[in-house]
Amino acid sequence: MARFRKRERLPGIVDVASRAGVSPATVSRFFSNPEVVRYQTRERVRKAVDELGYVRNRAVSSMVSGTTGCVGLVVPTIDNAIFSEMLQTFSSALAIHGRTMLIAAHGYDLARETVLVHSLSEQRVDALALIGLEHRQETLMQIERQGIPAALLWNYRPGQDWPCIGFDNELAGRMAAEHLLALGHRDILFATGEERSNDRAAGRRKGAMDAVCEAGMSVPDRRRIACPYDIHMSKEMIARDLRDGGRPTAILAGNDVIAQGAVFAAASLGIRVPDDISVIGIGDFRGSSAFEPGLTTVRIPARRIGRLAADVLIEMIDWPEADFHHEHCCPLELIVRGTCKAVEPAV
Amino acid sequence: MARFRKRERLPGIVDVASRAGVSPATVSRFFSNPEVVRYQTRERVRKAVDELGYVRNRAVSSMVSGTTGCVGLVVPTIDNAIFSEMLQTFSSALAIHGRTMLIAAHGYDLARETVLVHSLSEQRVDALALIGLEHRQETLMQIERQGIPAALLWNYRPGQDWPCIGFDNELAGRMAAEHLLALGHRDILFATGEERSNDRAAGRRKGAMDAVCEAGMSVPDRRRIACPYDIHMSKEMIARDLRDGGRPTAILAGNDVIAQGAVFAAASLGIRVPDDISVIGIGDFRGSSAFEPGLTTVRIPARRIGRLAADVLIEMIDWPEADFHHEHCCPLELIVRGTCKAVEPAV
DNA sequence: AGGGCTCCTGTAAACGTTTTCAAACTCGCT
DNA sequence: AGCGAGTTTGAAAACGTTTACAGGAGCCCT
Repeated sequence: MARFRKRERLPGIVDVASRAGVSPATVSRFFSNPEVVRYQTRERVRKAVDELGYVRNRAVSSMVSGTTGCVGLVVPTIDNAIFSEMLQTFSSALAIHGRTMLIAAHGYDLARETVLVHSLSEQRVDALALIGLEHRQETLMQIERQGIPAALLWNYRPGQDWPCIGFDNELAGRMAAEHLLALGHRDILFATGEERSNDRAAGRRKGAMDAVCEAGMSVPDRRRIACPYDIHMSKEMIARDLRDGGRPTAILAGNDVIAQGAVFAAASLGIRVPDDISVIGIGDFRGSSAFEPGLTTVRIPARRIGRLAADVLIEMIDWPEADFHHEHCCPLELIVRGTCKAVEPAV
Repeated sequence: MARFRKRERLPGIVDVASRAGVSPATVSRFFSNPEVVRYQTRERVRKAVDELGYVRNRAVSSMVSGTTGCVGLVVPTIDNAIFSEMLQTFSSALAIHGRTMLIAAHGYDLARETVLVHSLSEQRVDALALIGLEHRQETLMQIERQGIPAALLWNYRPGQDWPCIGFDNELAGRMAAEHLLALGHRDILFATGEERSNDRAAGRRKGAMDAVCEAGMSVPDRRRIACPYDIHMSKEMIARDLRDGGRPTAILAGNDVIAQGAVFAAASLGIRVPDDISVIGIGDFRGSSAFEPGLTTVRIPARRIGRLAADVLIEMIDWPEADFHHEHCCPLELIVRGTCKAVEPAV
């Protein structure tokens, strides 16, 4: 089926202009600044546009106006529940302002991130969002040199050089740990995320372990495992550990995916959650509440971050002069459901 | 912190040219066609590019070369496991060919899809992929009129007008149903997806019910519910049905998200899977195998579709003359795990 | 020495918009 | 009729690339 005839020249603004009997300038104004065009003229242009099926060429207009209407977002992965809620909100929020989202994933590889940022620069995105605070020097320099408004998402530390919209990952880890401690758990397995190219995972682990240490305990090495953010692999790793490494009373998971793996790992071994072992996650992803038993977790305000990020970037695009100091630390919330239980007092 | 100085003029190809002591044309060739430039000259240009931090402006080059290096993908949702594997593979496959993915989600609203396609047209994407076979006339005309190479993904029917890369959704439903029938189930609850703006969900339900009818049974209305693709809501709806609607021996879920909801619904009511009730899904999403018990499901070759789609589109971009007839029907596979069990012969 | 290659490079004309500036028009008022 | 203010429009100059074409350099061959 011959769908795509050799692309003939598409109608341009000049074609529309001559058909409507106006100048190209007027057609341009019709799109970018309609109020300034007289009603009658506007109607004539609208008609010509419809008849010709003219579609404005943003790629070109970017050349002279300097803006493409595209905002770039670089994430470690899309193939995962982790960022999907944020992605969706970010994208919708941009759409409201008439912008489109250009997305790229680097697979937790900051070297690859540099390449992606370069490629987004080539596309002349109007703004850029990255996940996490730590990036290669080169990446950040590239962005700065191009003068692209940018923000760092999903993590927060005060006093950053760059605008950042996120939450305190250390605190998230700490909150999870403190909940377990409050329930009387003393032997906790830390199944946190791999920390290479991932400052969020590192922060959460640190926060969690700090809390435990401050409570006067220490964490033996055998109670620390680094899991990939994959439910199947986490399950395997945790199941192996539970089988061979003695039985902790609780598992603190670096995120909900790992936590779900942990619950399944326990189930596969006939260990009951929460009766025999408690599990806490971080994230409160879509679906975590539906779990049976419901997953106790620390909620990350993903949608809020997505919307805020979009707003901040749009603001930075529209008022490039302004010198906002954007730093948003979104609040976390402990969501108590059914996977944690107070440890039985020794009889 | 003053991060973004009022965007000064970025170095252009002319700046690079004069610094390297060559003509702009040569710099352009350095990027698009390096082999044609003499080694020495190439080095001079490379040096100038490095020193100036020049970044090629694809938005502009698209004007004259007619290609932006962006491929658009329009999906119903990103906020969900459904498409994420496909997205990821699609995006990586494009990246290999030096293209970027422009993504937009319409939230299962085909009217909104039209708007998104228009906006992607404005960006002059080199190609476009849509999910499903059914779209508004307007959407398809828009694409055709612009001469944008496009493909329809995730569903397949022979003899389509448009290139399509997907699988037979009816068959998927049928396979699931036949598995349950083979296990002796006669009272099946059909918890399939909402069918508004979703030809995949409709196909699956049809396939499943056809299979049951062909086996000489009928499906009473009370054994059909339409679930949103949300684990929490599916769980609620199915739990309500299980509580009030009598107990079927099996649940056929329209996709794995619903299936997971079904398993949790059962668990919340103390109904054992698979002993008291069988559950089968469609999809085999990431994580379905880790479920406890492992989810029996019909595997959708998501990664294959993603990669294939990228390849097909790139081919269509690169050989616009060629008149391929792209139609890929990817094979499905029944994955038997632990959520289905033969019905006990009546004692 | 001259002709005919090949290989490399430069000139200049696109590409399709936006935007500045000034001109033309409208309208109300004197 | 003439003036001034305000509203609409058009002409033309950008914007930063790519590419068709042509020219020059180097080489081999007669």
